[in-house]
Amino acid sequence: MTEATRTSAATLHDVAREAGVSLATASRSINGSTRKVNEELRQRVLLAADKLGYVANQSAQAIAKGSASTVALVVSDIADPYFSTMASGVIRGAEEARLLVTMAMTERSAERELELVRALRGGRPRVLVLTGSRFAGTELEASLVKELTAYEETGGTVVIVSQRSLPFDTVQIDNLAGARDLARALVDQGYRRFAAFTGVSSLLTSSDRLQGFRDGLGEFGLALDDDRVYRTDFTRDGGIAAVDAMLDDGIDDIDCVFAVNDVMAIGALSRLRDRGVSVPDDIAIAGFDDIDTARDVTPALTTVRLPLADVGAEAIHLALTADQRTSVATVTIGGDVVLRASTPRRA
Amino acid sequence: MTEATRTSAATLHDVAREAGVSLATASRSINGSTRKVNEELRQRVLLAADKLGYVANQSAQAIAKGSASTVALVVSDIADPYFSTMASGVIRGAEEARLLVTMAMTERSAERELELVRALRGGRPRVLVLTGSRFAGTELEASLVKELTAYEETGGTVVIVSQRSLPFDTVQIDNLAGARDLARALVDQGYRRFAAFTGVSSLLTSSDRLQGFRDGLGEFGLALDDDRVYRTDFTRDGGIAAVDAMLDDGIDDIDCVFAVNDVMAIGALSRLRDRGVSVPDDIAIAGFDDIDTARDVTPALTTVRLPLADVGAEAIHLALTADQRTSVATVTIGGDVVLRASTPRRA
DNA sequence: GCGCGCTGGGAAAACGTTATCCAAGACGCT
DNA sequence: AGCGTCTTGGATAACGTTTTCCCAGCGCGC
Repeated sequence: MTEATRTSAATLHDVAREAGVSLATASRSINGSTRKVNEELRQRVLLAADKLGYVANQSAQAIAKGSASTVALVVSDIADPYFSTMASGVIRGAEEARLLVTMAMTERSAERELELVRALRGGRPRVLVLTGSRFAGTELEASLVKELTAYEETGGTVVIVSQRSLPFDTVQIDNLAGARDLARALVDQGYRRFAAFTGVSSLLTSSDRLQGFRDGLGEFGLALDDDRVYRTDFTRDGGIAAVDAMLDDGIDDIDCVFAVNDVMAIGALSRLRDRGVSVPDDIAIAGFDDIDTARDVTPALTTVRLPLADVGAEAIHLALTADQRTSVATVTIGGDVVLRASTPRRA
Repeated sequence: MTEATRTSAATLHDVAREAGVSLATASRSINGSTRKVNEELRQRVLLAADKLGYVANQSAQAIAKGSASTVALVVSDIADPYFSTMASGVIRGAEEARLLVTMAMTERSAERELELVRALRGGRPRVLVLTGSRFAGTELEASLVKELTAYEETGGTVVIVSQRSLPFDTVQIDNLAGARDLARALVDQGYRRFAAFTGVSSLLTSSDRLQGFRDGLGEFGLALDDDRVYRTDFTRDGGIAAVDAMLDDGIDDIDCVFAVNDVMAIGALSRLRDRGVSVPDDIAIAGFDDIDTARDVTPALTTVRLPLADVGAEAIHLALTADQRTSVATVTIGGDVVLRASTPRRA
């Protein structure tokens, strides 16, 4: 841009020369090290750096040190509040450890996820956080695990959010318990006949929540009819599609819908209104996650509150304490049922 | 994790040795170059790379090439849908150019913004995208501009989103026209007496929208009383605080509120409901941005639709075509008024 | 049959750091 | 005085790539 002189950035060399010291001393002064350096020299170096507008080249540092001061983060879709809230926690956590975050989006494709892990590996990040993984049980699982294992063998730490039984550090969201508690609460509110909106089965988040919900109903001798489980996308549009499918089947025998996440629930809410079905008079609805929007829609959405930002921060914390352990760790984070107007007590 | 053998990652050297060729040939085969390489050798190299699970070290490439294949993105808060939607566009745009995105959050602090730009500069990114900047008119402006200029002199490209009159490429959101159009539309709907919720004045996005709104009202001989401009945070909580302040003043002389962005409007909506004020019966409300949630709240929010993901993608596109120009460029993206139930036609 | 341009492989020099040595001086002890 | 032992600055060798040379082989025109 502009036809300005394209000089190259000041290097540590320049700083050292300017300050009249050696490269080593300059490096030690600026980045600190175990070695002490004479205070006067140090000041000279700092001054020179400031004067030249020197900023250390992170790539060079990374290559000299063997790994970058970086966290790689994989999300399905950063525009989805579930991931953006989690990402904000990851970024905050990384920042505390003076790590920068590089982010990639899978757009909800397992193939893409594999590609991205490979690509991100190239950055030699200290930590690799995987969220929204959807390879479980697919034929890609082996390749992904191989890739991740190879990465860890080179000194990095993998943290997976909400995907159990993989030999990596895991921040487990207690989807089973959360959904079970929600089912209990809904039954307690007087609901008996349920439908569910869910995503593809390779998404453990989705299938776990469904399972937990079934477990909860089971405690009361209730069941979720397979015909009443609508399997669509894990998105707002998925919720819309599910409503359409459900209305085709009729809702006379349904008094409450469980959508496995809030964005689906909110899409459903909107679609139900458009199609003239009143929530909660004609049918109640509950979601999962407690994204910000959940309390802003009308009726406000009953859901399971998840501290998503904390989940992100915890992922980083877990990774950064990995070297103090000898085996993988799992942190489980639970959610709390939040009853709101979308599921009032039933007469 | 696990006490596995911590080997170091396969290097190009290893690949070359495995394939029985020189380093140069291996590099040329894998990364392509202007030079041709014998097809058989090339296959050997590719095979070896695959066998060893080789992934090029990006830091090494960056340092050899002089700059990283990276886009640095600064946002105020990734959990805010305004930024997360824009970020998704940036990531998508970057991806098309095979660039990875590293992201940092200012948490809405101008000081932090300056620090982050410095830090990000260290990564020698090809492009530096600044969104949500709030240094305009502050004493930090000069330092920031200096930093950015220095960055561009080393070959990078700065793109600023929605901050005019700075000597860098800019994706301008036409906040003035959008707000003016909104004002016209609201007057056309029958509203006459307005209040506004806005952010701090160093946020141009905020002050421009207010100004545009004023301009629009002016065309009808209407004005926005200074006492009725509530200056709070650019967030959901800001909207809540503004409602409280406004209600203290009374709303008998107000028939419509303009919140300079949707998240404030939605916070306000929620607070108004809590305080027993009916929207739109007692007071109408309009926002700006058209974030996803705007259509999901009740009443659905009148707003100005901005193609935020496109804005992000355009920022990258602009940066990547910078070398074909000799001077800075500005792309202006406009918004369309979307009338919804929060501002019905007034009797 | 001989120079000459072209092709494509390999050696080696960057790139900007950090870390490992080495040397020289200061200091304490006998 | 002689001799270890610290301390601290400076050379220099990594780190993993790309890229610039150099050079050998080969086809080709005269």
